[in-house]
Amino acid sequence: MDSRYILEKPSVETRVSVSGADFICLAGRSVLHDSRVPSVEKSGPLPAYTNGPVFCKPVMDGGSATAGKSERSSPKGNRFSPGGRILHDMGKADLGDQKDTGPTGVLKRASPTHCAGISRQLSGGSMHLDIRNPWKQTAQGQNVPLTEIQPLPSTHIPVPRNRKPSGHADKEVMAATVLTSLSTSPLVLCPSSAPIGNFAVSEPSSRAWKEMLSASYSSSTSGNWSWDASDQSVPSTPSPPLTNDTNKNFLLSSHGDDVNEDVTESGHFMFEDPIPRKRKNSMKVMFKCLWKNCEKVLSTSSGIQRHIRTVHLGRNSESDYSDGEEDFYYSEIEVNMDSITEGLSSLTPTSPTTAGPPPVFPSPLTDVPHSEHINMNGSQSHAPTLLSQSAPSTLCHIRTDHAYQGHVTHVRTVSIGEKRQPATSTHTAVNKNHALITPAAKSTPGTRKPRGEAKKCRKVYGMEKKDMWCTACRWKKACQRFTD
DNA sequence: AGTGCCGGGCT
DNA sequence: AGCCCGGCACT
Repeated sequence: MDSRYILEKPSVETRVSVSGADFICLAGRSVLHDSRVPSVEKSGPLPAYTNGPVFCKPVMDGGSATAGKSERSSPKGNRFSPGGRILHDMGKADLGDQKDTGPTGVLKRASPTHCAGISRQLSGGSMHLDIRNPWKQTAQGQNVPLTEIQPLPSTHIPVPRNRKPSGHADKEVMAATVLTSLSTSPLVLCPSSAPIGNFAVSEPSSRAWKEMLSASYSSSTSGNWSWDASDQSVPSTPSPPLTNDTNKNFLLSSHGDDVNEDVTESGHFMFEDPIPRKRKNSMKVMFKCLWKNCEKVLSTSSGIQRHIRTVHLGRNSESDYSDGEEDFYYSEIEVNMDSITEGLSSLTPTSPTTAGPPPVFPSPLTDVPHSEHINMNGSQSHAPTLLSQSAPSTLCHIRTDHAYQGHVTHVRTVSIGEKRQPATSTHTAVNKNHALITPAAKSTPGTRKPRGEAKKCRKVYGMEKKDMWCTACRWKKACQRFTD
């Protein structure tokens, strides 16, 4: 098949052969701006970035590129059924002998939902959030704005009854995650320049995949750090990092086992690849719930699936059973950790070298006034982007309010107008750093940091409600609740 | 004048 | 470490 760049061919359909099943990836025309985006089939490493949405649709082995069309015009008119049905059917047909086919999740990863998130964008320093789900279309093939799509009741979504539940699904998810990660880290993939289409059946590669998958899977069973725009909560986060290392710290310190998963993943890649590298732009794949009015974003697919399963589908949260239906309700998004970090770094003026993540991420993910640091491509205007919506007036962060009290951490959810603070432990460290830095600043009089514009506790609560002030304000220290 | 918070002292 | 406050910078 043609391995030209998408730019050269508006409707590039890239067939990826995995375990005997073919996947056709369609590159959206609207995003055909980056000639750096090679088709997946191109021999050699996967593209580090696929600029713009890449729509993937699974087709049966031997199926034609037009399969998608016929699928979409499914007489059932279920806008989800085409891709999903085919996908699942394929899963049954082709995944019968999973031990030989390698990571079955790879196949699943190629599901439309996932592929939608493969899109990446290289806009400098900007966070890319592409929550487009190409499969959310009407039976007539018309695109429908996500916001207009009412998630169908689970009972309306045809799901193969004999799907293998729980663990298996998670494996698939993990495999999908790995695939996504690989697509992000080109060098990690096929160091031997094995054609993508063959790597699934290549013995060494297959084994490596299995190992990675098993390890990744075993390390990610629960605890997904997340922030949920819908409930206005944001994970508590450590101080913002300035370096990638700090980014990692950010993740580690703020996301517990989720972090482990992330670390595990990257760790595998690190081991697999002798050449140290960092993800360009420090892009991190997140999973966004597409359920209407739900902006839940999780770091792992299993997490988002669990979220959807328990919150939206009303299934038993205790059960890991998954019929894959959740796949339809979330998509991947790319989060530029660097951007987040940048935004976060400004969170704590006195901690220029502290660590933190996203959100990013995170945690250090967001600082309300600094949301502009994170540009979400694709939804420039509204769209509750991860961070852009964290306006002071609507912000609700989990934070520690008494950093000055050291270990006496007291986490609480703060409402309206309160900014998220870094985790207490980290923050304490920050203060220490600040203490160390202060003397130097002292030597240069006149460098006193400008007063922040944010209202502080005094202004917000007034003297009469001094008991509501943050500890720092009460002690006439730099306000920790309304940071600049 | 009001506010933010550094620096330092006290417990 | 927690707490408090004088005093300065800034608005």
